[in-house]
Amino acid sequence: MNTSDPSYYKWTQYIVVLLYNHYYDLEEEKAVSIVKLVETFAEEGNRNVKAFCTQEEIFTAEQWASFTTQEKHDIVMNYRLVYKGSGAVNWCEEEGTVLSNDQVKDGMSLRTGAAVVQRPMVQWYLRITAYADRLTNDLEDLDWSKAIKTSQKTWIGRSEGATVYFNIENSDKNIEVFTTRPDTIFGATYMVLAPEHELVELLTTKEQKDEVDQYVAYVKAKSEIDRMAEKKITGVAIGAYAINPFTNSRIPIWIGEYVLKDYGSGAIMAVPSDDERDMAFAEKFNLPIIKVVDKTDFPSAGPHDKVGKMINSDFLNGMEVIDAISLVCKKVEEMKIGKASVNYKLRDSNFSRQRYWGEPFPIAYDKEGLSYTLDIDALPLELPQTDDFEPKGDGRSPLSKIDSFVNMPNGHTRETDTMPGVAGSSWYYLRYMDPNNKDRFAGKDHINYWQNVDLYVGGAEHAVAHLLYARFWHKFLHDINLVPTKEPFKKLINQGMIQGGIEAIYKLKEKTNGFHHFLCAGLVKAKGITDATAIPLDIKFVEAYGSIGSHLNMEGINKFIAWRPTYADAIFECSKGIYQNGKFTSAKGQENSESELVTHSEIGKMSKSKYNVINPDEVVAEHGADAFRMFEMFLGPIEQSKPWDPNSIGGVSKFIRRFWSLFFDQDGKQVFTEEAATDEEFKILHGTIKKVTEDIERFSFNTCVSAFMEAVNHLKKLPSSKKVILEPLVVTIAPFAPFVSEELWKALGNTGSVHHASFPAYDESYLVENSISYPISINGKKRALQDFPADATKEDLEKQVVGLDSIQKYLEGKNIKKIIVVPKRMINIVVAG
RNA sequence: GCCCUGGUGGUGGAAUUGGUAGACACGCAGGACUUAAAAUCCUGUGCUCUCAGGAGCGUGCGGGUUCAAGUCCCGCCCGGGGCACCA
Repeated sequence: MNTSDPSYYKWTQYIVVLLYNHYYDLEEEKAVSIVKLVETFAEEGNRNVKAFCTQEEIFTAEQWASFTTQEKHDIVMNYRLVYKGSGAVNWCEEEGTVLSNDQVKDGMSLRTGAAVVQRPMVQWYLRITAYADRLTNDLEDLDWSKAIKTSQKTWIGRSEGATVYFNIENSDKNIEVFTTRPDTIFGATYMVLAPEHELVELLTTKEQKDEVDQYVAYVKAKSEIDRMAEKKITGVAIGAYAINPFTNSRIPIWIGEYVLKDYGSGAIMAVPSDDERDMAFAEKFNLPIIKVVDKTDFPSAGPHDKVGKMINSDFLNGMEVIDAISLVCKKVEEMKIGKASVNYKLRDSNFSRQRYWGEPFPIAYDKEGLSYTLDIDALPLELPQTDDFEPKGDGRSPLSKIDSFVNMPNGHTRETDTMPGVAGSSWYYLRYMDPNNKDRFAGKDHINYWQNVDLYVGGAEHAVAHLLYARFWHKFLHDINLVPTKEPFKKLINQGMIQGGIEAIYKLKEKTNGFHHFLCAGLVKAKGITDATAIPLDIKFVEAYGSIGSHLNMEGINKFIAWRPTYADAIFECSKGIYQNGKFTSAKGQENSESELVTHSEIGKMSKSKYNVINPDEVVAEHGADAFRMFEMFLGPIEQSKPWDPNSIGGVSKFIRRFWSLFFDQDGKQVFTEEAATDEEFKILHGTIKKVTEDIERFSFNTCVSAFMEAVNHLKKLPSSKKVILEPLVVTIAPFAPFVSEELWKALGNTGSVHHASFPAYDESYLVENSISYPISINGKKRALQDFPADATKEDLEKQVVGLDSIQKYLEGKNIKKIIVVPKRMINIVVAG
């Protein structure tokens, strides 16, 4: 199955059509058809519609009827689960294209080093925020690691509080704020808007205009990342005043970069007494601070802990914080200046890409430019053939250059954005249930039979992306009765990452004499250069990879240049000299030396973007697929990350050869016999089956492998090997070493596949011990080891143990206070004196 | 800063319910076979001391509970990952 195959993405497009044609109904708490919504609009307007949407204006049925087609289209777009909206993207002018966040670092493209700026762009979005509550609440019932659950929870970031509108002096406008602490409203002594807030321009007074313009320009010039990283306290008053609705006092309105335009309403009521950021701001700009919560009873509580008694707050005085919050919410609603509300950190997700490789949107535009979805019969809408995969340069995708694709016979035009990778990956597990179905994304019977995924193994890097989108899509499909389950993945295991060494070279941010300038890691450190960016490169170019001295020689630099032609004439400087345009100029005292550009090395994930992937094919070619597979399991617990260490794969390789040697000698002669097995042999076999059965259940594959090693070591010590032992052992080992076990299965005379043989059950009766070796401790310190019959009673053991020679010497002159016997485990003698 | 993890020999790791710490492997040392090498096999290998029998210490650090703690409790330290001015 391939998500980029039209027979698959037909159904991805189909689901997108469904998303486009549904909205989220907050009363029914599920997705409902847009057709129903439009009917309601025609009957009674949107007054009674409780939907998750960005439509704010209320209209009546009469108004709806009077709207133009375009107006109706725009209003409905505010409800759709897939909708068109505007947002900022990373724009690289030089490349004429949009870049993803991980292709950008320090405001420049990692591929070409060109500048990247934020630029608004109209794109498609998924209204995932509609499902925020359910995505949070339903985490409860999932058998997922706590780490993933908490990271989804914090990513969604639900917080409860209140929306309050503040009137503005001499203006009919008001400012909407969101606060989790409505109780502290008596302490709200000023307001802060995000510098990008739409009211800033309108409200700024003449006197403040210059200062405000300057500040807004300063903020715009900073990238989002810099703005967050610096955490500087900056801001400027805009000259206007708001009225605190509870104290009726005039409070100044400021703008400041610490208020984010995308969270809440992009404006806050600042309560310096109970928020560190507001406090820091107030102190810096000398704004009034009124203490409103008395926390003397809670000395260890921080400003955000909702404990304490209200003070300086009129009718709230003396109340507990929690009660004050609900009372203020009630009061605010009575006064019609706001309401209790919920906010999320989660944003709707950008669903557009301006790239060739992706599913085309099943969406077209009519002659008026209104969007509509294609009929299911018109799907799949296939990606058109082309040789030109470069983006158009104006920010549009390469598809926009293909007239035959863009222009439809009826004069309509097609959407030219493509979908991101998460589109196809959000539902593929459903297709696995019925991969060849031509009429449906998966047959109803199949889905009802398989339900959802019992065990999903995947990397933790998908914690908040893939795993959240898939849950969202699944819930949507559940809402419209296409899947019976609420969640896609019942149990989740995060396998650790096999890490690799990452090699990078430093590049100065500023060009030198117009040339890109690369520096040796040693020089960067020695000179204390901070104005350089580490650019990851292919580990194949690097000499002494994985060691401290990893570096690029001239050949390596040439390979690097061939790989990144932008840097063909760049300067490569190391302590030995300078390499440029194929010429090496050695530094003073370094004559006859060669370039040795030391690279920056660290351990990190293996990733295409870090160019440090170890090719499994090469490992398989050298050691075989079984050894590779078992080695990965043997490295350690599945959930743990560990660096790729090729040294110990030999141990697993050796084990497989030893296992083989139980069947055939070095000349390929069969060595196993049809003889009956001894109790000892059965004990080894059944002990191994038991251990492996139990360890598979708890996903402890590394200990399974060591159980096999122990079994083989043990069997090798015995004089002969028996078919009756080997046969079940081969089946047990088959999931771990599928190829070798298949061959040995055939060698034992079987005809079918070992992978169809049923997994052996173990027989406890072979595992019964006649005698048990007891460790004997004196005061908790192990002093001796002694065999006792397995059926010895507590009393027998207590009596016998004190008579042992090996124990006697420790007891001389001491009083035995107590003897603790844990049957089949250990004996501890407590003495005193 | 907040959240989640983890810390055990030279190394990767094992110890599932409080009950023999270091299974299994790598590495290292020694030996067998071999003209030699590879491969294979055997022995040893936590640290320190040692009269060679053993003794002491030992699971990041400091306390505690217990006959008994890698495991439970309290307080710290360090590494890895995620989120990060979220009002």
